[in-house]
Parts: sequence; C-alpha cells; structure tokens
Amino acid sequence: MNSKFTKPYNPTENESVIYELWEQSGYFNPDNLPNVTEGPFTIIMPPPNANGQIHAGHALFVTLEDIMIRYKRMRGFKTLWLPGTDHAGFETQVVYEKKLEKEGRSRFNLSREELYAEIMDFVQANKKATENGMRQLGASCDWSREKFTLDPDIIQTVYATFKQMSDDGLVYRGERITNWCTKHQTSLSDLETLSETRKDKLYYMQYGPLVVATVRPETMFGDVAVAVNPDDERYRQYIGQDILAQTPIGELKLKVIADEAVEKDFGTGALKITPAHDANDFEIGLRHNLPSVEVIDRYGKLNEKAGKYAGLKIEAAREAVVRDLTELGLLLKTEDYEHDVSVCYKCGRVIEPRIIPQWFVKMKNLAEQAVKAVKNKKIQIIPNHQEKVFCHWLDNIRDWNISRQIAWGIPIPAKLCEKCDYAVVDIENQKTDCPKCGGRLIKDPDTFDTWFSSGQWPYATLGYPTGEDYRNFYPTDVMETAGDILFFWVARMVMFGLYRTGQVPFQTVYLHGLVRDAKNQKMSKSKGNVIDPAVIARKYGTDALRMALVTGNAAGTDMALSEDRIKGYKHFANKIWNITRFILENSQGQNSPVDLVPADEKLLAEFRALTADITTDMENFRFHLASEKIYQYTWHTLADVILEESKPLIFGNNESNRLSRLLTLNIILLDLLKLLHPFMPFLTETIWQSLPQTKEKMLLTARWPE
RNA sequence: GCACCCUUAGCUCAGUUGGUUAGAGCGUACGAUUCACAUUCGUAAGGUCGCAAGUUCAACUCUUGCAGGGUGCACCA
Repeated sequence: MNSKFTKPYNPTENESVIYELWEQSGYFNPDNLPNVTEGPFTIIMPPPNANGQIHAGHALFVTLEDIMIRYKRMRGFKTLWLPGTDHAGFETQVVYEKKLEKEGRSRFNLSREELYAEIMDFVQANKKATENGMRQLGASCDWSREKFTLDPDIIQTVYATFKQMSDDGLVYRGERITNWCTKHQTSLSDLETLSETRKDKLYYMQYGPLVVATVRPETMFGDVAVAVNPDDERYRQYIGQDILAQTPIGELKLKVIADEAVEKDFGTGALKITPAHDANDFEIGLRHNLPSVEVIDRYGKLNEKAGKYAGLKIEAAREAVVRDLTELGLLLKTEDYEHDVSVCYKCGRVIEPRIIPQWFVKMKNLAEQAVKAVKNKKIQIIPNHQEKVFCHWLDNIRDWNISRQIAWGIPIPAKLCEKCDYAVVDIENQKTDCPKCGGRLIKDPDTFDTWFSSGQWPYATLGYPTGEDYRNFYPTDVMETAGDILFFWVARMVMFGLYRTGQVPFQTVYLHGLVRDAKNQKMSKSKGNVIDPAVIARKYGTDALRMALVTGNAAGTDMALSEDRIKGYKHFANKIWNITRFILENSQGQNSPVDLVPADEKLLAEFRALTADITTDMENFRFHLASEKIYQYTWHTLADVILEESKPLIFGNNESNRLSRLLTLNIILLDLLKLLHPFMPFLTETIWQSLPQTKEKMLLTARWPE
C-alpha cells in the first residue's frame, strides 16, 4: 500500500506538482491529445482584465469552464480552451489613474505616449500574476495559444473589421450627442452610464411670452427653441414664430416649434430646447433642423457664450443664474423635483451630454441579425430566460459610440483633416492629404472602446480569416461568462461574429452570476469581505473551493460563498482520500480475476445508473446537480452504506464474496475518480497517480465512464 | 413607466419535462466511536414550498392576480 495514504490529504503538497505534471504532458494543447475520437470542442476564455488580482469571480469562471473542458476531453473531443488577458481600456486606465492620484500625480501631466508606456508596464507585471492565479485554480487551458488583446495580430483583425465596416457604411463619423464624463475626459457608450435618482429643483422661468420649466436654467444660453405639443391649444398661436426671451446677459431669439415628444401635462407644457447639452433636445433639434450652441466645455464649465458666467462650473453657474433670474423677476416658481440622471459608471459624476465628432457603429441591422440567430436557435443562452433580455436590449439599441479620448487602448486607424475636420479611415497609415479639401491630415488621437476589440475575440484569437485554428475550431462551442456583460460583450461578439464570419461565434452561452459573501453582500475591498482564491486554496485546497463554487449553484444566479461551505468540501476531499485508503489497504495482492456475485452486480448496476444520470447532467450544463449527486453518492452511499456493509464480507471467510466485493469497490473507485475529475481535478489526479491498477497514465485524458 | 428574475428548514441554497413521506450544506439537540476517516458515525428537532384564485386524477412545479425583494432598460424638461 502506498504510504502516501497514511496521512490525511494535503492539497498544498500536491496541487502544484500535479499542475506541473499536466502542463508538461502537453495535453492542454488539443494537437497533442491522445485517443481523440470526437470532433473539436472549443471554449475561448473571457480574458480577465490584466489590471489586478484574481478574485472569486475569476475562480468561478475558471471552475465552470475547466469542468466543461475536462469533461469533453475525457469524452474524446479535440478540446481547446484558449486563454487570454484583456487590456481593458477604460477600466484599466481608471485603475491606473487612481494609482497615479495616490502617488500625487495626474494623467493630464503625462503625454499619451508616456501614459501608454506606464500602463503597459503595469499591465505586463499584473498579467503574470493573473496567469499564475489561473494555474493555481487548475485551469487546463492551452497556454501555447494564449492571446493578449493588444497583440499585433489581434489589432490587425480589429483594424480590418473597422475598414470593412467603414466600406459597408456601418461605421461613420458623426457630430452626435455623446455621454461625456468631465472627470475622465472621455465620451462613453450608453452602457457605460448608470442612472441615479437625484433630488433637484424644477424652475419655472419666463421665456418671452411663454413660461418653461427646467432643472437646468444654466444651459439657457445654449437654447435655440421652445417646443410645445402640436395638440396643445394654449400655444398653437406661437408655433412657427420667433420669440424674444430676456436673460441675465441679454435677449435670446428662440423659435417655437411643435413636437410630439413634449408632454402637455408636464410643467407648463413648454420645453426649452438645448440641442448641445441634452440628448432629447438634440433629437428634437435634428427633427427640426435646429442649430446647436455649445455653452459647456469639456471640464464642465460654462464658456464665453455664457457671458459673465463663463468659467463657472455647472452647479455654481446654476446658482448664479437662478439668483439673477429672481432679481429680474423672471423666475416665477420653484418646485422640488425628483428625477433620474445619467452618471459615469466609474466615478458617479453626472454625465454632461456634449456634441463631439465621434466614430459610431450603425447597430440596427447588426442587432437584427443577432436576434435572429437566437430566435432560430443558432445560439442557446443558459439560463434560458436571458434570451428575452438579450433580444429586448437589441430591439431597442441605438448607435454605438466607439471613440474614447483615452490613451490606453487600440488607436483608431483614421485621420482627420486639420482644415475641414473630414475623417478618413487609414489602416496602412499612408494618407497625408485631405481628399476633400487638400488640407493636412493628422492622426485621430482617440482609441477604440475596448469592447469594439474584445467583441471580436472569438475569431480574432483563432486567426481569422486564414488561420488553421480558425478553420478547425470556429465556430466555438461555449461562451461561458458573467451575466452582467451580456450586452457589453456577448451581444457584441454575436453581432461581430455574424458580420465578419457569417457564422455565430459560439453555439451556447452559459452565464454565471455574482459571487457574494456569506451574508449575500457584494464583495468589495472597502467592505473587507473579499475572498482571495489564493488564500482559500492554501487553507482548504483548490478542489474544495471549486466544489463550493459549483455545487448547488444554478446558472445565472448569484451565490453566497461562505468559508464553512468550502471547509465542508475540504472534508469531502479527505473522505475520498480515506475511501481510497480503505479500499487499497484491503485489496493488496487481490488482483486475480473473479466472478461477481449478484449482490455486487446490483451495486455496479446502481452505480452505472448514477453515472448515466450524471452524464446527462453534464451534457445539459447542470453541473450544480452533477456535483451534488457525486457528493451524495460518494459520502452517503459508498462510504456510509456500501463500505460499512462490506466490512463483514471483507473480513469474513467467504472467499468468493470477499473477492467479488473488493473487485466491485475497485471498479467503483476508478470510475468515481473519473466522474469527480472535472470538479476536483487535483485530488483525483493525485489519487490516480498513486493507484497500482490504473491503465491510463493520466486521469486528465482517461476515458469518461460509459 | 416597461421588461426580466427571485420569494422552499434558523442561515445559504438545490429541486431537469407536474407524479409516492419536499432535499443538501452549515447550524442546533442527543448519543456512538480500539478495527479507512474526530476532516468520523448514528438519531432527532425544524418547512401549510410569499399570499389568493384557477387548470388537473395529481401543483413547489403550469395559468392569472396580489404583496415583498432584486436586476436591467427607457424616460417628463
């Protein structure tokens, strides 16, 4: 008997050794897999942000994907799990800016090149830690194919897509209203803003012969019209006319227009229109061909158009304008008003809508194709109800602003004319003169929204369009990722995939929820309730952590992860260890072939039924049920009942019963290790390596029991 | 406002297509234990499956309404 089993199972002693053994074997690479009997099975790993440490969320996704991959590998598939890391443009720049702030520095004192270089160093250092963290979690991914979102070939693919979209008229540069963050000095997509309920005042101001209600009197210097509902009898006489409104800095000429968007019952039924600083007003402005007058600058300060208010920040300007309006007798009434405002999802500052020229992607047609793919079952989303959410979002999508005014990202391969601001796509970086006016072209200083590039991840990583991997592994099988990036990422991948390759990028989307703490609170550094997978792994073993993350947690739902549960699975690991020990101890020298007695045939039949049941769960992505069933069987059937009832047989005098039972137990043990391997890879492989009778060298590539 | 999800034992959650006495982990109580495992074993307490109605031979499961909690999207300035 192997002396290894005389001590309790020690995960830390074995895990790194076992991972080393797997990695050395080369079997993470599908090209090296022995006994491939099925087609390819591919998962592209959602690349973790290369800007910080591994956290419980990473542990969850690694566990789930590794389970799928190990299972399919054992079923004989040519299994590829392609890892990567994400430069995560805006996210990372925000993290780095915070770091700079702590050091008393500012991004705005650095040139874009300097900032880019600093963040690249920072990211390269973190990338290593992230990769090692995933190794520790047991990720059986093919490191030889690892990609980074800023790899030159990835950038080339992204550029080619941009060019093609531009040629197809799907990408355009437009002066459109954008979400501007005054802290981060960049525009953001609609997804990168949150709405927040605020208590403000609603001011009723005299505007010439009319009265308008507004929360933003300070934008009055950018007003170009007053809009009323076309059916509103009160204002019918004014429609189409110009009115003169008195302001603290002189008279303002405003057109009165009729638009359905105006609610008769809200305020006075008359709405002041500021196309340059309000998304709705901008839309109304487009419909009525109104000019737009910018009065707020990039820092959130009023500009020279606001006369004496120039240089004041929005809040200060509002106070001053209200005071002056009151003095002039133009402020008629003030009401308390609760409404929602858009804020930056990173810093929480109120978004200042601004009209700036940006690159946009036309979404309507792309979105329709994506919806069709889901409705036609080309793509299945788990949990299923997310398909409705997915389609609902795509049905109501607006054009996507992909320009970011940040340094950390893929530069947009375009040039702008100094003279006329005409924009041209220039992938090869060769154009020097404006094709329109002949003026000098300069590089577009902006970078892509990070999701514009990561949205192309599945085919970009596989070397589209000519790569061998692309031919062999695309479309991929499963996209396993967090439910909260369904729109940010999954929807974009589907659209890009269909657009560029004509195929869905993956057939199944498996979404997981958030990992919360034992009290069901969100984990955060400030609360101090963050679970560090590395610390947990050291204390209880990676396998215990994996079991705790997967067992009993249905797809798409948030989970409460408590240390007690992890501890429970550490006990489970030891239980399996001791089961092995018991069986080995008593099986020594008992290798002779024997006939099974009926009682043992029955035990095996029961076990095979369980195996079939578990296999069905695995096929249907019900990992939380599969692991629970194995757990129950191992502990409460095999250990508590079968082993206990075996003792009289094993220690008794009836030789045929004794040998039959020992053989049965050995058969069950081997298959059990296989069933458990996707969930607890380290423990099961450690045991496998110590067993005398295993035919297959490595459990990693052993055959899943039929 | 619209959409989606959740509500099951003290706590955290499972429960696949409706089908016997509704399950697990942790916790609690009592007991056992030289012979794989104190990281053990046994026994027990604990649930009118949010509320109400409906469909059905049969509902935790399906339908409708209501209440509470959560999430997403869009907004009336």
